[in-house]
Amino acid sequence: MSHRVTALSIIDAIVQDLRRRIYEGDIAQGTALTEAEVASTYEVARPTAKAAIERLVADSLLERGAHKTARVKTLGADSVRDIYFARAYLESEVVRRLATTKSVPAAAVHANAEISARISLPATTIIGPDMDFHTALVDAMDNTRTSAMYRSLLGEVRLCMTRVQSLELLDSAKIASEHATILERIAAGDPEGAAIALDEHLAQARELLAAEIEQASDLNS
Amino acid sequence: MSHRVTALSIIDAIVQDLRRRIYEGDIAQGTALTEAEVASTYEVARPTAKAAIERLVADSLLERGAHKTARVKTLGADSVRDIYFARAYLESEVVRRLATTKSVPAAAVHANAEISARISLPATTIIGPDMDFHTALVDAMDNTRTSAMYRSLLGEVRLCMTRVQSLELLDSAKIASEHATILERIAAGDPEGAAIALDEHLAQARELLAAEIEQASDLNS
DNA sequence: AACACTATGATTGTCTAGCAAGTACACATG
DNA sequence: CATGTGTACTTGCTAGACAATCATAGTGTT
Repeated sequence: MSHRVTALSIIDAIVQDLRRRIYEGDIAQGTALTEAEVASTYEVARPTAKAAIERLVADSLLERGAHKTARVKTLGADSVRDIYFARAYLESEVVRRLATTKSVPAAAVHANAEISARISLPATTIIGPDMDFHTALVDAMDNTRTSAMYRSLLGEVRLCMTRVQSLELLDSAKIASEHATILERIAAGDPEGAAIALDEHLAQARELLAAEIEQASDLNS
Repeated sequence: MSHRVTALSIIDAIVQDLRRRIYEGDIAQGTALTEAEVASTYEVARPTAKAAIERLVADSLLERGAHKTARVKTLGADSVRDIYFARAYLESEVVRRLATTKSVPAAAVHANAEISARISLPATTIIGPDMDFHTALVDAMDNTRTSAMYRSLLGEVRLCMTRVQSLELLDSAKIASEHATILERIAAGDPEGAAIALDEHLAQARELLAAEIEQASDLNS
């Protein structure tokens, strides 16, 4: 256990809280966030709020044009596909390389056990462990930049999730078994097989999410 | 040709100029950049300079801790390896997928022709076309997020380049032929072969650069 | 009634000014 | 030599202000 104390700057604290609220759906997608508004809710000066907003824009959680109010990014079906393809490119190469050295990340095994343990619980409870599983794979490469890139992708994935209410389209048992397959092929030293298993796993999630979002946006039109 | 006029914000303009100067080695690595200094050189207020610096920190061209002066990031040999491994993960998957559809990006062919045309010129003149070649491969996937991630990596690669003075370690002819091999294997529909060729190509560049930088830092100690 | 133009309000971009808090480095002290 | 202290420099944040820009509603014209 590390005992490091983190002295958050005010801006950092605001960024963290806004991020959390966006992820939790507390601030809905498409919501406008003016600088003055943020400043008053957190009781800080406008430049401080501005800095926080700009950082979230850099994280691509918010978007805004020049002189226009920042809005929480709304992810369409095409964005979801873009994100998931990017994930697939990164992760399939990762599992390929892990398979060539037959190194199964312990953290991934643990995360998948967590998923199996929650099969009878509501589907939303496996979102965390699911992300942990995939993060563990990428982090096992021990490459700072790859991990950082992947984390920024996962941020957007989390944003997708909040848009999908009926998360019952997630079949916990199926996900756990697909993960297990990937790990087995890594252990077996089968790069191609592992990459294919991962690709199919992500492809299914991708199309489920994309379809769900397309349907949701049809209702609003 | 696009005739788009770019209404740059002041901050954007400063960011652009600072980035250019850093890439060109005009501002050496390790140089301290105080907010007041930047503000006075560009004749803007300190908050404006601050914002520019913060954006470059987000781009990881500068680094700074709380209450400490921002410095131009100095890339050590280990960072270079980290960057090049990340490149390899991304790009080898890219060429694999391109090979499965046998789609050879025209822009990549063009960029490599440019390299061949400059074999007799100084080695530094191929840096641009070389980056264009690799960018063309990634962009051919038509995935915004992957392209964005790759571009941020290339920014750091460019930073490495400025550290390596004796760029004569680049053999233009060899690079052009390695690129050609990659393209051939893509055209032949040989994913594994293309990925291997690319991996070796980047591995060589990686070790040349890393060795050069290790040597340079030994001299300074 | 439909359309173009204008005027108003809201919002952002940038500035000035300044205080508080933290860091770094030289200096003095034990 | 190690430890404290102090001063100068730098950053974090605030307050308030003004111009430029965008959105919207209202006005006038056809």
